[in-house]
Amino acid sequence: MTTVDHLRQVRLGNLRTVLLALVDRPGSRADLATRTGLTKATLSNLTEPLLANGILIEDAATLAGMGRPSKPLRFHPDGPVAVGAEINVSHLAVETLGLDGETLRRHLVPTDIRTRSADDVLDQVADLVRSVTPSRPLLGVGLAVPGVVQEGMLVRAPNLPSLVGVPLARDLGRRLGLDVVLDNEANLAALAHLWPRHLAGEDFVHVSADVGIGAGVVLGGEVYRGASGFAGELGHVVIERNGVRCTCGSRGCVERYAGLDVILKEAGRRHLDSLARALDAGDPKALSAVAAAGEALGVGLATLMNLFDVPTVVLGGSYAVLHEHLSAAVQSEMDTRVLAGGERHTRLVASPLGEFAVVRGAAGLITRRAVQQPERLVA
Amino acid sequence: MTTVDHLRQVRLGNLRTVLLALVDRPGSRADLATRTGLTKATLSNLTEPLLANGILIEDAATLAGMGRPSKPLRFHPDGPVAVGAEINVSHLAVETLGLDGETLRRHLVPTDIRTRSADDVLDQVADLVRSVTPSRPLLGVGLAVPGVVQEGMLVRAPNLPSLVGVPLARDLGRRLGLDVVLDNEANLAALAHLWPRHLAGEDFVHVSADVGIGAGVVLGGEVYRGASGFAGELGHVVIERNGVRCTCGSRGCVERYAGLDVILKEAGRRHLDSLARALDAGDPKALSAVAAAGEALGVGLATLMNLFDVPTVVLGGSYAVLHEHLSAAVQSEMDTRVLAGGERHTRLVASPLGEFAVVRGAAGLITRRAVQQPERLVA
DNA sequence: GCACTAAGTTCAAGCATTGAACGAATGAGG
DNA sequence: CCTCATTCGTTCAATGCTTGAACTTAGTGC
Repeated sequence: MTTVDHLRQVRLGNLRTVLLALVDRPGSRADLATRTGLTKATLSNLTEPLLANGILIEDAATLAGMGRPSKPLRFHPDGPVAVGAEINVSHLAVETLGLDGETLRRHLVPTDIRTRSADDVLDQVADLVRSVTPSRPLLGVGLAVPGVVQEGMLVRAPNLPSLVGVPLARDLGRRLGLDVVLDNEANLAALAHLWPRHLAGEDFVHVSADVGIGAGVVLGGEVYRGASGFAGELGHVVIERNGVRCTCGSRGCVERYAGLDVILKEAGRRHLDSLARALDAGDPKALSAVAAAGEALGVGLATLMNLFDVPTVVLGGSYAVLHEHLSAAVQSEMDTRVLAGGERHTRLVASPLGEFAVVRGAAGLITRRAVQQPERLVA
Repeated sequence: MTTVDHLRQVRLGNLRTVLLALVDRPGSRADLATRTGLTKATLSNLTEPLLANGILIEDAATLAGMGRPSKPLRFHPDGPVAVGAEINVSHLAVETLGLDGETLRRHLVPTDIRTRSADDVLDQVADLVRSVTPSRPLLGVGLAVPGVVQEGMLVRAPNLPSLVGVPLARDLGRRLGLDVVLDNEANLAALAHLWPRHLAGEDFVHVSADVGIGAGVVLGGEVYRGASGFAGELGHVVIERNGVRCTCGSRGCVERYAGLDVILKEAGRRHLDSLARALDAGDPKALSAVAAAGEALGVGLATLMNLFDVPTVVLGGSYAVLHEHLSAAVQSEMDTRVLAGGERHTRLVASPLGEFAVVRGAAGLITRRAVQQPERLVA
């Protein structure tokens, strides 16, 4: 690596800093200079190719106050976008996201994936992606799946066996002629809380439940994936070593006490909506089922906190819907069991992103990469 | 940050690379150039101030083979060293470590710390540090304590209440006129397996038991500490949510089933040595006590592996001594409960470092910092 | 119109690595 | 003893991005 290469790295790093500042909000060169700590000269230099390439656009001068008016820069309204797609057990979803973090279009289609072939599903996903793609350059597609991902393939997915072993990223990429990145839905739901707007502000764990329970752990501003993509498997944290047998072969996994299927069964309900209504109506069976799940989840989360020591837990997915009736039990278990809890309370918050958190994270995977590796944008 | 500053950073980065190569083994400028990927010219340039400052020394030319003989460079035998110190419940220990990773002197003094004042203990630690310091520049002192550390202070230490809240790093630093860095013994034991020689080769968890159970988690070549230093509290991972009450306020913590005190009590022994002898003699009570602890530890470790997804577990401290009679139960629980286990087995190894692992890590904290931030060595 | 203010642009200076050329130190072969 | 081959280590011009100061541009206020 020559010195010249190092200097190019410096330039790319500064480019990233500037783009991150612009994701935060638009601003003139002078404004960006003060926000990034770079000089006005550097900002003129760095933004020039971004304007030439149609990534940024210069707004009309703003006539506010004394001195020469500033011309704010922002992401070009016809600039590149990313699409996120989600394949889940009972639905498909897609969303288009601009570099500025604005959602353009989104779409959710209920369908039972388990009865369909991989090819069939991918055809429909490709159609859905096309249907939400505006006539703007497409950076790539992020694809979310419920299971463990390794090298663009689903290697473990108890609820979607027909997709395991199929090179989903490659196959969808061929259909669309685009770069497709595959990742786990728990990781992507966590990413959606981190990018483009950091909703938690620091390290956090995002927990959600569908059929299984998945945790996306964010450490140092990055989703932590572990050595082989199995990190954050909160569903199989043991809370009773001689407890209920689990499909994974273990016993007493959190999932067997706090999984959505278990909650629904205990509450005598078929769907989340119906459960939510029963809770609001004060149905005792529903309330106790949710409270019991909260206790089990709290024990598992306490263990997680004692190992990861992150300050915040974000309840997402179904847990976000139930959080009003779930949080008390979770918080209570955590308060008694988390060591760090004594000094400064562990923050427990509900996700503000609705059912589109996962697709949003999937699209964010792509826009984030574009901003963090800006060489693709300038070249 | 000016471009000149950036280039200085590049230089420091390269200096670090060169020093890391030299920690691995000595080598001539040409050899180091090929090993680091830098050019001979750069190596001459980088090593010149290190030789001038007495950090490195040039050996006599080696007359091997054709061509101009090379003059190997290595760490100066009178160059700077670091001292590691450990304050534990029943002993004090110190060790001197050179930048090359060679242990120079070590010393262990059994003593019951609980009956003594912090000042008294620190006086003795200072004396011990002086007793193992050779007449060479001293980079600093790493100090290991059994408990949670924040900002140079022990904030939680159930077994050493008299030291909690005392600014140990500052007070020992004043006594010695040196920079003192305080850290948790579990973290430092893990560090000893990572620096100066990486004994595991990749990410790993180091687990050891004294009164409590501590895990040092190494992710990406760094000890993971968490937001407030509480990370890796394996001892308080829950394995039976309605189990035995723990001093921490929770129930069913691993520590209550696999702590050394529990093992000794169940085996009817007073000391680790006596237990080890009983195990070798085939004492059934001792064997079953250790196997039971192994089961509980295995459940806790399985949970840890499902959250962190690291490929290797290193059993250290007392567990290393017991590992022959402990590993089978641990491995068995992990095999049934770790998700990633199916594909590639989780490696379970015993630490090759004996009772000096913690002090070695404490000293390594200092030598490692010196190598990774070489500006202190050149200035 | 003129002074004032702030935005944006121009330009020489500064530095660590590189690669090629060079000097140094030895072994092999005659 | 001399020369050639070989390898080690050193010298030196070229390179490119940010900086800060000076400068230009484009407004406001009186």
